[in-house]
Amino acid sequence: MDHHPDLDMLGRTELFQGVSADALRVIHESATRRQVVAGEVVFRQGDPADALYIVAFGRLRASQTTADGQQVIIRYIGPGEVAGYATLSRGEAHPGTVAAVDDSRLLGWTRAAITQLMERHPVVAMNAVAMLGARYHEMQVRLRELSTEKVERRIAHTLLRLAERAGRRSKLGIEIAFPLTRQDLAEMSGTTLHTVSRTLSGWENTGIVDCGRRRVVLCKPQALVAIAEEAA
Amino acid sequence: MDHHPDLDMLGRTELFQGVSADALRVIHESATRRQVVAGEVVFRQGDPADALYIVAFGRLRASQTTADGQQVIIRYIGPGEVAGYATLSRGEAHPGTVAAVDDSRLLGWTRAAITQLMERHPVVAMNAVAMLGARYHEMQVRLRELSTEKVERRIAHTLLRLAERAGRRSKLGIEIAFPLTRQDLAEMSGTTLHTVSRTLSGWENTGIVDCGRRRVVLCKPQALVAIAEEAA
DNA sequence: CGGACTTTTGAAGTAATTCAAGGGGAGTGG
DNA sequence: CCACTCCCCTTGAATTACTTCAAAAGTCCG
Repeated sequence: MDHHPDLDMLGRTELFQGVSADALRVIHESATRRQVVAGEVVFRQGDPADALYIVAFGRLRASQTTADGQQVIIRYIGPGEVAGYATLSRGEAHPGTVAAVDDSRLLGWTRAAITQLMERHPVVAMNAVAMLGARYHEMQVRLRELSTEKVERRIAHTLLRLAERAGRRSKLGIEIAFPLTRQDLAEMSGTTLHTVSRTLSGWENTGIVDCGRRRVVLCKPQALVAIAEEAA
Repeated sequence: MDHHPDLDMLGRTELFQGVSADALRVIHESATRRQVVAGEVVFRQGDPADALYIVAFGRLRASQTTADGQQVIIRYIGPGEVAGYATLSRGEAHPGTVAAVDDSRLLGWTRAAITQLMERHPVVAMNAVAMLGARYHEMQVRLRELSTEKVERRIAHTLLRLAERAGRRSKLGIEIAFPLTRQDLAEMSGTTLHTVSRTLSGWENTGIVDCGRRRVVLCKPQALVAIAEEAA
C-alpha cells in the first residue's frame, strides 16, 4: 500500500511541517475531505468554530462583514494554508466568512482532533504559534499602512503582497493567479472600487500594470515598489 | 521558604495559566527581573527577538514606526500580558518598539527558555496559541474599523477598548488608568491629534467625556457606544 | 441577443488633513 | 513663590484627497 500524494502535501503545510511520516499518516486519516466550487462558502462569520481546514488545492478568501454589509478582505488562503484559525485558539465562533475564489479541495479536522494533535505533537503546536505570529505581524503591517499611507501607496502594497503570495510569471510580467475584481482590491486596500479603477487606469497608461476584467498583471513590479515606498 | 507573590501572578497570566505550581516555580526561577521607568524603552523595532517579557506591574506600549517617523500604536500591554511575542513564533526581529508608559516591573525569559517551556508544557504552547489568536482577531476588528468607519466612530471604539482593558471606576465615570495624549489616541485611531482634540472637545460639551492633559474619563459610556455603533 | 456583472470616467461634495497661531498646565530652578 | 520653559492642547482657516453620485460602456455567459 499506499503513499497517498496528500501526505507529501500535508508534510509541507504551515501547520504540519516537521511532523513524522507515521504521525502524518494518522493525521491524514483523521481528516475529512471537502470539495468546494468557486463562490461557495466554507463557513460564515459567527458560525461555531468547530472545524479547521487546510487548502489542498485552490484558493479561499477570508473576509469580515460589518453590520451594514460592508466587507473587508482579511486574506486569501492558498494551498497548504489554514482556514478557521479560531478552532486552534479557543475562539468560539469564526470571526470571518471564508469562501472559495476558485474550485478548491480542502482537508478538515474537528476542534477536538486538532486540539489533541497539538497536545500530542509539540511541533504542531509550535507551528500553530509560528503561523499565528506571522499573521498577527502581517496585520500590524497592514494596520500601519492603512493608518499612515495615502491610497495609491496602499493599493501598490496590496498588489505587491498579492504578487508575493499568489503571483505567477506570465509573458507580460507577474500575474495574480486568481480572479480579482476592483471591488476586491478596494476591500483589501481600504478604499472604493472607483478609486482603485482610477489608480489602475493611471498605472496602465504608464505601462506599470496590465489589467482587465478580474485580472491584474504587474508589468513593472519595481515601479510599483517605488510607489509603495516613496517618501510622500 | 517561599511562596513568592509573583507565583500567584504568573499563574494568572495569559501565557502561564493552568501550569502546575511546581512548574510555575521553575519557570519563575528561570526568569530575569527588570524594572523600567515611564518612557524607558524595553526593546526597539528591529532588535533581535531574543527575549519575551511579562508585565508584573505597570504598563507598556507597543508601536510601529514608519520609515518617515510616523507611529502607530499596536497595543498597550498591562499586568499579566506578554511583550515580545516574536520570541514565541520564530520571528527574528521584534516587529515593533515597546516602551513603558508607567514605571513597570517585568519578568523576562530568553528565546531558548520559552521554546523549551512550550515543548515541555503543552499548556503553555496552547496558551500561546490562544493569546496570538486573540491578538490576531483584535487586529482584524481594528482593520475593519479603520477601513469602513469615519473618524468619530473610530475614536469612540478606541476609547471603549481602552476602557475595557484599562478602565478604572472614578467619581465622574470610567477613567483610562494611564497617561494618554491626544497624539496617542490619534495613533490608535488612524487620525491626527487635531481631529482627536476637536472630537473630544465636542464630546466634552455634551458631557460624554471629561478630559484634561493626558487624561480621559468616559462619563457616559453608553453614549459612546451609541456613537460607535451608529448606522451612518 | 439579452441580461447581469464589472469597469470606466466625469462632476460634485465633503470629511478630514494640513497649515498656522495662540493658550494653558506642570514641573523646574531661581 | 514666581517666572521660565517645555509640552500638550485648542481652535480657526485653507486645502485636498477621496468619496459619493451618476451615467454609460464593456464583457462574459447562457
